[in-house]
Amino acid sequence: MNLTKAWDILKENGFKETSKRQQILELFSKDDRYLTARDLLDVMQKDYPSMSYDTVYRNLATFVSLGILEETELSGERHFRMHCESDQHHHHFICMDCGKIKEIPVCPMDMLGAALPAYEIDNHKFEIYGKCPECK
Amino acid sequence: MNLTKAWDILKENGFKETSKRQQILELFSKDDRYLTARDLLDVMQKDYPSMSYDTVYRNLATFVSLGILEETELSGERHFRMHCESDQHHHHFICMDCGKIKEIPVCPMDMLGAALPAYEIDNHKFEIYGKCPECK
DNA sequence: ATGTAAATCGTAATTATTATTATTTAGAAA
DNA sequence: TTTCTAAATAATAATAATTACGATTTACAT
Repeated sequence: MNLTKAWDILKENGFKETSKRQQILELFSKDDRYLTARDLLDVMQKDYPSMSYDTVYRNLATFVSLGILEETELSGERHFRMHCESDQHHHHFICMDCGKIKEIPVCPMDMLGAALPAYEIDNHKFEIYGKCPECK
Repeated sequence: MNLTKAWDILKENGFKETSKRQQILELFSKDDRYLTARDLLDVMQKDYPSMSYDTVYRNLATFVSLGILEETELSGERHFRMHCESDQHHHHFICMDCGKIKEIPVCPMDMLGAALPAYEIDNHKFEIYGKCPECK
């Protein structure tokens, strides 16, 4: 997901092009790892002191709902990162040190297709946690 | 996990047998689904009005660290339930209506054994969410 | 029975998140 | 370009989950 693509999505959905959104998206573009709302706010407020909680949380929610960002829960906190490019369904290895991810093309649901016939399956989560080669 | 087993573990680790622990464990034994700390506190305070936040959260943390309870994050909230009996590693289908679970004996890590040689794998999570036959 | 560390209670503090209101701004329309 | 209006934002307050603290009580070893 690059900036142009993100703005296309925002425009398609009638959202305005604001400097704060630009700043947030630029940060996520440059720094492709999982960040908490607090991480984001701390970094942003260095360069742009007037950035409020409301703006951060509201835009994070907007971006997630539009598929620009993806969200997961790590160590009890919500984390966000740019949604990856690849179209195919996949999962993630997540480095618990630096937050970087590696795509895992395998999906375990493929192997349990009809294993739960009486159940309604709405969603699933498969994540692998550890240390990436750089942090190991 | 039954009450006797839970108490064995607590005793082995030098924890005292208190009435509050008994009350909490009995509730989880009877009601084998995922509950939030708040759910627990609300139910407990009906029968035992003097049950403080501190006691609930402290014991939940203790029980999780000893493997008596297991914990997961559902809809943005921490949930707890009795750790299941079965010794073999497994995963869960979780009903998002009633919180009941179904064991999934398959583990996706089996199929990615050596797929990430340069990475240190510390943990993983695989959960399936939806509605159980009763709630569907 | 007694002593002591652990556990609990009642409450306060902390932290993440959401909500509110006044003000500002992007983008459309005149 | 100027003006208008809904959307976005800032500043702050409110809410909710969780953790922390000091005083008191309790389990259990001696």
